[in-house]
Amino acid sequence: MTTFTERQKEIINISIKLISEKGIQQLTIKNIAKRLGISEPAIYRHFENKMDILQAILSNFKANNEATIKWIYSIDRSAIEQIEMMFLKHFKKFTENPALAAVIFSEEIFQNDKKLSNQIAVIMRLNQEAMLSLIEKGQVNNEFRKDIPKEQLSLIIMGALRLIVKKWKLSNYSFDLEKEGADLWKSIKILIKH
Amino acid sequence: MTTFTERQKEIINISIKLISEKGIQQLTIKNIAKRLGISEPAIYRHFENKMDILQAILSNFKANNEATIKWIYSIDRSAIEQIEMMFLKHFKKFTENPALAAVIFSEEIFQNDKKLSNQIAVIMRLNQEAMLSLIEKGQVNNEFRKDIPKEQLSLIIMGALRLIVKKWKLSNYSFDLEKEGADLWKSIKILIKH
DNA sequence: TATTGGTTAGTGAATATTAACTAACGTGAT
DNA sequence: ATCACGTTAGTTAATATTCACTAACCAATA
Repeated sequence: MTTFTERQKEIINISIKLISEKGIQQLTIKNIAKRLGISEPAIYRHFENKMDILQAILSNFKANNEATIKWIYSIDRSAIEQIEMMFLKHFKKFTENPALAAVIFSEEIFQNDKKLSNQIAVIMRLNQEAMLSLIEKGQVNNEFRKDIPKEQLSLIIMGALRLIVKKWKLSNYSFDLEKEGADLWKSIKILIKH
Repeated sequence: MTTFTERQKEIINISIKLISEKGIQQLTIKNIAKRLGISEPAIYRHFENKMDILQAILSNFKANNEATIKWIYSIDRSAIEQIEMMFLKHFKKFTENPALAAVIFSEEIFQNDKKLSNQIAVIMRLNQEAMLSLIEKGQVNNEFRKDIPKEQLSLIIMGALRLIVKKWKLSNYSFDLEKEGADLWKSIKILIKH
């Protein structure tokens, strides 16, 4: 697990913000430097090249993700409560850092480069597997209905999560994601419960 | 409603393909020209500038979308059958033109410019409204369960549709979208039926 | 005194776009 | 039938701008 200096973290966060605000096309060394109030070459004191910054964004995502998954597994609760915690934690994280919401579900941003898109694929697979195992647990425990395959339940749950976050972003964060997200989760719970 | 010349349609389709394959960053006049086997300046015989090409992609989407919505409304069937038709039509369209799938749900691509992102917002709203009115009809008719607000049902249905398409794309179109999509719809139907 | 993190001033390559020109074609008047 | 004239769709060459990145230098600090 890579650790980053304070400056590197600043660069990563500003990069995420830039992508979130204006898209990947506006993520330039110039714009990062301008936001930080330093010169362009100064950026290269902290990252070897631009690709390294994108890599850092992704490895940050990944570490964060893995930590969340581990934390959820570590808690001895019913599957339904575990998924709920995952949901709410996501909404909380996005509310604290809205820019994250715009980037984390936009896999296309990293399509440009093989290395990056492979990392995206890994992150997605980890999430998918975690969700599938939680759903399976729920089905075995008789918490969840069993007439629908876990793959499809996962698609439905994750799809709704993603879409509400995207709408929140497209609405310029104009509603309370934590509240609306919690309501959405209540409805999903009704649908998937046994 | 704008109509396009053959050459313009070629440019639009190639642009969609380029975005789909390599992301918006590789959508350059040079790349479009290369694919078409003509010179870069020749592109400007058909579109005033690059932005106009992106506009054309969106107005194409929009026209297509509106046509689909009208077609669905025109058919005198139950709400559930209408949504089903919408679902299946989407999957069919994407199977015929996979590149479309990569662009149509990637609103971030058009984030760069105010005009484009406004158009995206309009398209999303139209779709949303159509879906909501179909769901409302279904709830009034007692086809759908009424214990979940239509806004959330819409989120769940559209979210699942979007996510399966995205997965299909990220998997390099490696499964049969029409088949998997139809299966997914069957499951959703079970969940939302009264 | 060596390292860290910044600066200014540059590089070459890529970008969208424009300028100037041309070949091929269609049409209406002679 | 032929010529004059305009249009369409292309070309090559050049433009200004932006891009990621580098070299050389400087000041504070450990």
